[in-house]
Amino acid sequence: MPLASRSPKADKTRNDIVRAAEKLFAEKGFRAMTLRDVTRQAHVNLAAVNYHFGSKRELMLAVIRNRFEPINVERLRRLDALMAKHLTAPIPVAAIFAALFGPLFESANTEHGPDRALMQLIGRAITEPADFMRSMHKVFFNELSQRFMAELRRSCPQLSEEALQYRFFFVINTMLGTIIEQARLENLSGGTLDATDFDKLVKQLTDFAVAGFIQTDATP
Amino acid sequence: MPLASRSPKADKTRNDIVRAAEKLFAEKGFRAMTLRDVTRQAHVNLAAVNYHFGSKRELMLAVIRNRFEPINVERLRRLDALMAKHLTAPIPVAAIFAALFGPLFESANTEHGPDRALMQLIGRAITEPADFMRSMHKVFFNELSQRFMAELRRSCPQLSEEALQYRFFFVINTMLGTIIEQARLENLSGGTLDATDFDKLVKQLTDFAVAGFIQTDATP
DNA sequence: GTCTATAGAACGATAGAC
DNA sequence: GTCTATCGTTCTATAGAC
Repeated sequence: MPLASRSPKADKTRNDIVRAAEKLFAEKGFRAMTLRDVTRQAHVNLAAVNYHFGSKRELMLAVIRNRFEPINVERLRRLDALMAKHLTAPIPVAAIFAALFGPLFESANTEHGPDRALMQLIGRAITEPADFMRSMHKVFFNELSQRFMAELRRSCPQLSEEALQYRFFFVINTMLGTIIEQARLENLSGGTLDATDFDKLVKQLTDFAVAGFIQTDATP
Repeated sequence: MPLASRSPKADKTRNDIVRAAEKLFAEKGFRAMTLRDVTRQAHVNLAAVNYHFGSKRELMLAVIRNRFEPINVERLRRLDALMAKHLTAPIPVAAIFAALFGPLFESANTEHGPDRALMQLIGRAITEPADFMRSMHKVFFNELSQRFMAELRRSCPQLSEEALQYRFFFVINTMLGTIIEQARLENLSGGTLDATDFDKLVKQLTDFAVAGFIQTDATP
């Protein structure tokens, strides 16, 4: 593993490998993504993976970090912007959820159309059995959730701590489940709904999450 | 693959294999679950898998069918009971969701404590890349969702077809996400919430889903 | 930095004795 | 039905030429 590989050629090879690995991991999962697949798709030699990353595992960490980190940075940036805008006043719940959902779904909605690989990637990263991946996700997720829950606590003082925790848990699960199962939206609707319309999806998702989060009593 | 293996000895071997395969698949996923692992855990010979199931793939189908089928049968049984009870009157949305969530979470709540392997199994079955598993899940899921959506349509005539489909999609995703991520509930709450309290979890989940499903407008 | 070649291990599946 | 033994394949990782 090179400590300082900064030649343009090496960076291109590195990036090609990461991109190919992301695509194949999203499609197949960690075990089924073989280094032979990756190097064939990246048009590099099999040995290049171990030269640049040391192992399949280190390559996988690079893939995850490459995608998760920018999304979470942007989420916290938007939350900070909301706090700066509202000062000590409580932030609307819908705005907090928009900061949480937006960067994720926008990352999956490129100018070249929806990036299904990314949505699958994030979904798969959650369920992947390997311990090193689960612990990495925990690091990413814990910091983020504590920051968002603190703001939700301020915005919804009427909620008990228990209700707050359960409902934030459900909101996260709805978001994650929607990413994982997103491809099934068209299936479910018999083809009438457009799974690539991210703006509408996020709008509907936010409405759903807000209603579930702030509800005060059960209804018929 | 024996066409009629009904000896007690063979049944025990078969069941031991299915049980071991379920546990290992839940922990590791399809690719990482090796037949050597399975037969070692089941205390049977490696060749027994191919004798009883023909292939690793057929074994996996048996594992999934063994768990999914009873849960879905019970879901539809409860939905039928609700229809018989309410006749032509609309069924309360909360009751419909209880029929959808109940059998799943009850299956995971045995008398010997929570069956984390089952919850992981179902979560993993959803994200597993293998095509034969995705198509199997589709068969199970489509029939079920059409039945439940038909009743929700009757109970919520005020909802547009589009809203109905989006929201049912989110409800399913919340349920699935909650199963997959269930182990993280304690983590999220810093240990104050008890992830093994299924009654409370299902109650909270149902309230959340109902509120999100029937909401009429966005709120601050 | 990138290649060829290959070591070394693990896999699914099967043949054939009992 | 269950065993041992093994075939043929595929994998990660590495050694060494260029």
